[in-house]
Amino acid sequence: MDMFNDTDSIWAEKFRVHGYRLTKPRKAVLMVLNKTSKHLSAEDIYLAIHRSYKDIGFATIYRTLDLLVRMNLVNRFEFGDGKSRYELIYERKEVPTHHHHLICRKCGKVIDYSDFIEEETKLIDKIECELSKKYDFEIDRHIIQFYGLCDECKGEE
Amino acid sequence: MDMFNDTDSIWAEKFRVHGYRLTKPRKAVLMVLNKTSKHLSAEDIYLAIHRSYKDIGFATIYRTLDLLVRMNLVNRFEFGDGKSRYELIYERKEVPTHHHHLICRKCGKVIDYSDFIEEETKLIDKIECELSKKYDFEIDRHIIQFYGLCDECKGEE
DNA sequence: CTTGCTGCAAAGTGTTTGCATACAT
DNA sequence: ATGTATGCAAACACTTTGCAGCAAG
Repeated sequence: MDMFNDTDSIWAEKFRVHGYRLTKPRKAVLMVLNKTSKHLSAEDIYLAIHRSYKDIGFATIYRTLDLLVRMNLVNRFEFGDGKSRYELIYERKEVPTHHHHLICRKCGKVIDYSDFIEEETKLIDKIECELSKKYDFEIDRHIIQFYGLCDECKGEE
Repeated sequence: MDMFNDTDSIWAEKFRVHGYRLTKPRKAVLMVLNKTSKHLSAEDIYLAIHRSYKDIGFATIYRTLDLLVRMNLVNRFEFGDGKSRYELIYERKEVPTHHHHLICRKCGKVIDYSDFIEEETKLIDKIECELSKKYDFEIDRHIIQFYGLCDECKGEE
């Protein structure tokens, strides 16, 4: 059962370079993240894998996610509900890769947006460049999040 | 012992308007947050208060912080180490209020910066305005965080 | 007075760790 | 072969909750 094809060689290669092993659970985590554009929690991922792979354990999910984050294949987000969320960085999906988040502080709903990314990128690039010089900091990612009330929660305040 | 003066009437007023009581523990939390420009965790705040107020309890700290966040007096941040951090929004301090964060993904160090805030504000305002229309979302705050490696951790990678 | 707030302790929740076993290379 | 990765269960760390007593308005 080879769930991986041509595109996966990117991942396979990354693993080889780092000296890590591309195991069944790790493939499964990548598959799940690759199949969705949602912000999955460790539990979401566990449940998705568990359907077809009963032996998967939570510890492996967490260890794999940490690894993927360290390898810069996955982004970790905190939306304020106590659990971390994960998103693939290099994706094969047809949705825009770079986006940011609108988070409802009442119901926790998260909306992805990728409007204004171009203008934003220009400014962020400049800021990134200057900040890394000023603070001698090697920046490799950024997050922008807007907090507020979504359409449904707005009225009830 | 009245730890509060003229400026505190702003807080007192806010509490009165909402119908909340300005109690000793709540004053203490505000005092601690007001005295520093650091990003304090619930435990930091507990310890600071505990020095002079032995009866303070963790539950109260957490409940107070939740309240202050809901009242928009305090911002809650997650820097990825599992604990929430808190910062006063309306401060009397001499440091710039609006700032963002550089977070070292290795040692967890957090650097505040307030460079480029003007240009940034212009763009963010515009984005905020358009997004709130497009997604029917009432935005009341945003966070921008850069992740990477600080000067000390850069070499070791 | 009255109702909201507090402190305590216990319970929850998400995440991490130790260790023997299994497996990728 | 050999050293890494896994699964399990127990341990952790942070946060939340229930409740009887306390205190702010």
